[in-house]
Amino acid sequence: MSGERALRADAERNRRRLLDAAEALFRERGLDVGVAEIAERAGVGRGTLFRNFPTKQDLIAAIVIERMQEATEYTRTLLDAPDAGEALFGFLEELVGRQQLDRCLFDAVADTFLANEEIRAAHAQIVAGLEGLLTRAKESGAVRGDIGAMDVLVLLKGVFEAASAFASSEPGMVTRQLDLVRAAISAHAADRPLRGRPPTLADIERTFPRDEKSVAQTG
Amino acid sequence: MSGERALRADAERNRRRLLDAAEALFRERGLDVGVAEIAERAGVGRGTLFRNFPTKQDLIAAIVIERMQEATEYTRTLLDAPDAGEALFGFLEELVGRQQLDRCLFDAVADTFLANEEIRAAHAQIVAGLEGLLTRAKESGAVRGDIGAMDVLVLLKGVFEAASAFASSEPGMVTRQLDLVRAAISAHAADRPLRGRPPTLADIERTFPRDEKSVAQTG
Amino acid sequence: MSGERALRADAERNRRRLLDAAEALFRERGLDVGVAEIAERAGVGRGTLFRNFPTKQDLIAAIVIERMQEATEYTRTLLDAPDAGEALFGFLEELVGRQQLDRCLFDAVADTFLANEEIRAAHAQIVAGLEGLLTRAKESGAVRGDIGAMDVLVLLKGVFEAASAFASSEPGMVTRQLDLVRAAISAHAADRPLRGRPPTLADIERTFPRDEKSVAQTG
Amino acid sequence: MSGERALRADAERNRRRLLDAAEALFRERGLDVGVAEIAERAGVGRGTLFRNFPTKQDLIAAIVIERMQEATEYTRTLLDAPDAGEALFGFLEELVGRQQLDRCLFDAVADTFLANEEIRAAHAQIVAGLEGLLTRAKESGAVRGDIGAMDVLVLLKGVFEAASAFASSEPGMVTRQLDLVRAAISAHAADRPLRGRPPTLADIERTFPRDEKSVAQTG
DNA sequence: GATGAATGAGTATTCATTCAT
DNA sequence: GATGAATGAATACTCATTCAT
Repeated sequence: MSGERALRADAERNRRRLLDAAEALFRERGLDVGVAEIAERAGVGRGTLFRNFPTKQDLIAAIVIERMQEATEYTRTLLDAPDAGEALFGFLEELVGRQQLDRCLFDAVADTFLANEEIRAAHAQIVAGLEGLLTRAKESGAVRGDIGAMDVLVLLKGVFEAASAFASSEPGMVTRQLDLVRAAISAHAADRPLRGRPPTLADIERTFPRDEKSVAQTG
Repeated sequence: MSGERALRADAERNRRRLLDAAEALFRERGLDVGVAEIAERAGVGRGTLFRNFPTKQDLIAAIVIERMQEATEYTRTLLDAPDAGEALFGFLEELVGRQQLDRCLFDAVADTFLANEEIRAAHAQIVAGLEGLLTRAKESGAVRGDIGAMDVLVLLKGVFEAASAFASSEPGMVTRQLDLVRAAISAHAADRPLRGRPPTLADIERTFPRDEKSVAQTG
Repeated sequence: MSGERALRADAERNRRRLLDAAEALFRERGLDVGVAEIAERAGVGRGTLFRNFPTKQDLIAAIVIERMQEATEYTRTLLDAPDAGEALFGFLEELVGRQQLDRCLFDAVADTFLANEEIRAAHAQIVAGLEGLLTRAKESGAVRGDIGAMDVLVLLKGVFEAASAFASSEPGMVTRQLDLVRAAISAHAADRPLRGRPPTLADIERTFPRDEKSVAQTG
Repeated sequence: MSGERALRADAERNRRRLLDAAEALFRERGLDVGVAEIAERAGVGRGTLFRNFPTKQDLIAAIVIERMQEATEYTRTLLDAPDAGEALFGFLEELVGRQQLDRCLFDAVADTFLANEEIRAAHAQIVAGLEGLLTRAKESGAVRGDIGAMDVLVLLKGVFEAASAFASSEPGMVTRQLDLVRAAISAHAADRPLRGRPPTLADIERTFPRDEKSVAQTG
């Protein structure tokens, strides 16, 4: 038993190293970095990567899911915050501050979305969490009423995508972009209503239709 | 002589076909489409593609520059518009409407920026053009004063990045995102000033330092 | 046009070289030889192999089909032979003498059969050709009546499989095995009839069911 | 001591399980099944497999040798049979009936022959046993005199190789092939003598020359 | 002794680029 | 000038074997 735990510890350490190495390299140079380099950076053999993540896509998905789950958990800690508006804006800042959701990972979501039921689930949770923050912020009058969680997420995704390239050399730019997001969704911006209706999670999921395999594996 | 001109015309036609084929394919399936397919779609041999664009990157750069120049020209036609605010917002809508600047081309800019002096030049022009529209819009009171052209460009890039995935399945989302951009930069959003100072073109260019080769080729 | 023919000639030469190199290596060391070595032996680049045969299986199939077609053609030249029995036995000797059908290629047939409609067709033709020789040999009284083409083919396959290993070191063994085949199917061996009924082509094809893809491709 | 014996029993059980699992998998899907799956099917760890059989080839060789020894023992039980001809033919039928020697194992022999002195020994024994049956069958007038044990073995190998593919879907084919073998070696087929001389065990062994390692290990 | 995690050489295939025709 | 055949470096993945626990 202790033997099993010891072994597990080693394996877990390698898994962690692989996730960290991959995330760092993806962030630095995009999703095209080779698995060989990831394994090298993690200090493990190529086969170990494969043992932990049978496919490069699985590795990417694992990272994305981790980041999403962290974001979801963070929304939970904010549900009881006294100022609902600040909770929402703080959430967005935090995401940026931690650089938890960077460009290439968002790309990955698009690529992997349809093939991975786990990502759909993690995504649905993060949407639900944001929805909670948003509802309270609307009630408190901090945020315009005609906006949905998907609106914010897409806007956020855009900011990250656009700003991530400058994150290291021009950190101030990210802050300004966040301020712009805040201005966009603030209540006092509502004098000019948004066209259309807030997109729903279903709208997004419809864009990435499930494929047979994925459904078969999961359901 | 007429023979030479005829040849030139032929060559020009091939160049045009290649640019069109490449742009269409890039838009449809991303920058990973192979040169073979591009040449085939253009109806020319692979060698011809290479003769016109010594590198795939050169082909991408050529497309990006064309799109940028069109955008720059469009800014010129709007400088005399009666309503400076509407001119600016109309410019943004137009860019989206024409889908002239889609996600993968923005990606391309990031990848190619440092290696291509022509792109830097085209980029500087588009920034200058937007600056012009922006200045007039600020003077007319439509747009907040603490915002710069780069702020808008990054925001815009974000909208494109985020929305491009949904452009076909959820066209309404793009419209809403544009409305959010408008809300963000409108004058009445200025009661909460943006942190930091507007990033300049120099800030952006510093992010992608010139490399020796590029300088050597151009200068 | 002459240019096209010249190019074709080069390409054809490479295709020939690849087929020859592959066949030689397969014969020497089995189907597990790497494509890299095949390309090297053929004196072409790895990509050229791929251009001609998009898949290793395609290369194998091409060789198998060539050998089969040669065998089929040979049956045609023997249909007018004066002595039907000698025509049949001569056919078998010839196959062996030319070493046209060796162990690994028979293996290949089994592996590739279900995925390749062309092989099925070539196989059907060779069966038909042998059937012709066999019918005449039966009528002439040289061969027992209770035997079918598939019986002979399976027997032959066995001889090749078994003897191929010794083909170079013990060529006499192949000859003896052929004599044993002759003894087995000769008319005077018929005093003890074979159990069961002659297997038909359909029996064999039922063993390797067509798969959807293959059917779809061929129509 | 009893502890040591208990361990031995455990080890023996694992060895047995591995041999059985490997044989079953080899029979089902050929020699390319991975050691991982073999270990799993045997219910032991991968390291245990390796402890028992330092090499995959060693595992294969062990199976082949077992099968060969069983066949050798079977020849011994038949030496006293009243009808020498039926004893010989019964031996062949029995081999087929038990499916003891299937295609992939014969392949293995060829691959492993030169590297394994034990296989050479087991092979020599089976040849000797068959030689015994054959001699008696010749004396009894059931079998032609110009045939040797190697002739029969090669013929048999061929039948197995050829028929094994159809063993499940067309069991009758194997029976017919056996009948053909019987016809080939029966005395009444001897009116047309075989060319050449019966190959000897030495002929076969010369085909697979000992290599240095094997000699060093054994002698 | 047993385990299964780690290893890394090896595989088929892809694709931007070159070059003979 | 145009063509498309040839190239070979690069990639994700496999699997027999080793070794820490």
